[in-house]
Amino acid sequence: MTLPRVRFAPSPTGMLHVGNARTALYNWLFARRLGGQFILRIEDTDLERSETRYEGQLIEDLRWLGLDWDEGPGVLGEPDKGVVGPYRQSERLDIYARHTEQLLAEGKAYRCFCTPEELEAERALAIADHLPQVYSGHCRNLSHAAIDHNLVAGKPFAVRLRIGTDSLRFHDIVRGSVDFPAETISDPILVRSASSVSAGVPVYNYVVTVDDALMGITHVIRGDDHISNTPKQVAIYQAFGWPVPEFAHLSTILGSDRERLSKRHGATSISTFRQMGYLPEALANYLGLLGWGAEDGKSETFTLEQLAKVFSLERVTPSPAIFDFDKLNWLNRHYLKLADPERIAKLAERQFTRHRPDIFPLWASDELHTAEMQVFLASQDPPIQLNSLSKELIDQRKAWFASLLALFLPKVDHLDQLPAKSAAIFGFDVEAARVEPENAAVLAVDSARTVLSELASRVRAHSGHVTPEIFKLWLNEIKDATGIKGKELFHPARIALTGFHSGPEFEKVLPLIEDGATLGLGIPTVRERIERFVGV
RNA sequence: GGCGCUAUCGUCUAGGGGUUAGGACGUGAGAUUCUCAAUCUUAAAACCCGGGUUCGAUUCCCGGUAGCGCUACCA
Repeated sequence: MTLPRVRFAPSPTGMLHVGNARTALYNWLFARRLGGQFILRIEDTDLERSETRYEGQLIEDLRWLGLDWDEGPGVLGEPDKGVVGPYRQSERLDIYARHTEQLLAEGKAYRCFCTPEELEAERALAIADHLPQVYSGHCRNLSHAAIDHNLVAGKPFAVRLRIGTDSLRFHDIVRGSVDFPAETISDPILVRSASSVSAGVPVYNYVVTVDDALMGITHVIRGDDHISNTPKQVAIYQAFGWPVPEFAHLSTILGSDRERLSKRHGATSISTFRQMGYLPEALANYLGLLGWGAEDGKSETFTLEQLAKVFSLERVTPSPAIFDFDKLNWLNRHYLKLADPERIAKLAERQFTRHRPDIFPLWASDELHTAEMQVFLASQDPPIQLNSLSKELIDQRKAWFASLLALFLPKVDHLDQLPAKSAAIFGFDVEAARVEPENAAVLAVDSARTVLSELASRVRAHSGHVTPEIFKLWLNEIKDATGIKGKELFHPARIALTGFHSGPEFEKVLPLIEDGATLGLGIPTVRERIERFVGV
């Protein structure tokens, strides 16, 4: 048996969407599982909508997800890999033209001189009669004389495939046998007429078939919006006498309202998830699970490598799936825990730099030297300089940042939530803290007032630095002196210290604040916080 | 209008002619902690409807309904 060859064939008309990313992933997994080849082909025949900049983005997104391909366009400047190229449809126009000539010469295709108006009228009639919309076959058997006459007269024509009268059936790995009655399909257009904007450009259903056949694709794995196109494509394979591949149509990904997943449901493009601080392994795992289940019915966490060992198209679900952000978040938290802390630190630093450019960067890590980041830093007002710090200070800041992450990472679904979640350290805002309803409720209690005034008098009486040890000592003294303990003691104290009534333990937060304050990050000290809050 | 695809907890799914219909996310409760997060324990939660086949259907068949897709000289 020959090894399978599959392809992912996106059109570069926008960002890579999670639905397409899943299609790419399943193609890749199928090929890797069976030791076959995975090919990337760019479908840019829609010249009006295609943009080359999207091709680069596409390639970047696929690589970020962890996918690679054996044939197709390479990274910038690299030539295409593979020998059945070119891998951009816009570079294959002569190939299609040659095949059209062949079909015409063999009488398997013919010129159709019908005008759009005539066809529209036919269609209207069919709908009125509750009949399938099919082409009447008006130009199917024109005499040579009539054809020549039209040609000489310069009448524009499209090229249509002459198909048989049998019903068309194909096998789908996900859905079984799918068939279409003969009377519902008619001679499809292969090449657009000169009267259309894209004169002489072959249509999608035609080029995709020619490409798949010439590239030796054995399994066509794609979205289920192509099911209805498949019979036309099968007819084209048959006209050329090419072997018909296996098909596998993947169901649509829907939003929570069961509508097709779109921007209004939240993030949908791979690059957006990346920016939000999702890990590629989490997204790949989630997409792998969306429409596919492991054989044991239980396993859920897979690396790409693990998935590539167990994936099979037979276990792909045919029904549409709703994209569940909660489950993605769970997987992301899972991988955040497993990931190398240094890697997470770099990613987290980028998020802080984006959201808190007043404080970050803490150090000039390699991550911040990307072109994208440079543009961002330079665009800030005032522009941010990547300062050259002493190695000692950099190491101290790195260690401090690591302990910050240890404290706040368990609280986030994705990395871009980190700046907001760690506001206890970076965002000490007395007014906001007082006004926040739950805080206000805590502070309104008499015992809370007592705690704050006790704290205030101790700060006044103490002239030096308020170390974590001293602060904890104070809390104990206040407890002993007033009998206030538990949350009545801790909550007001925490508000005064961090602006939040709940959060990590004092044992962890206090050193973080004090150490951070000494690293030149503009973080107020324990003393400054209390003074500001109680108005000393 | 025509044609096609789909239908198990709220969601992703396992299963399959007789099962306590399994797992996960989410949700509720409890443990832990001053609190939040994390963690652990635990609970509630599903076979779209109607016929048929069968001793027996959630499972097989037919129909309905609903959702989605295609219905272009878009991709």
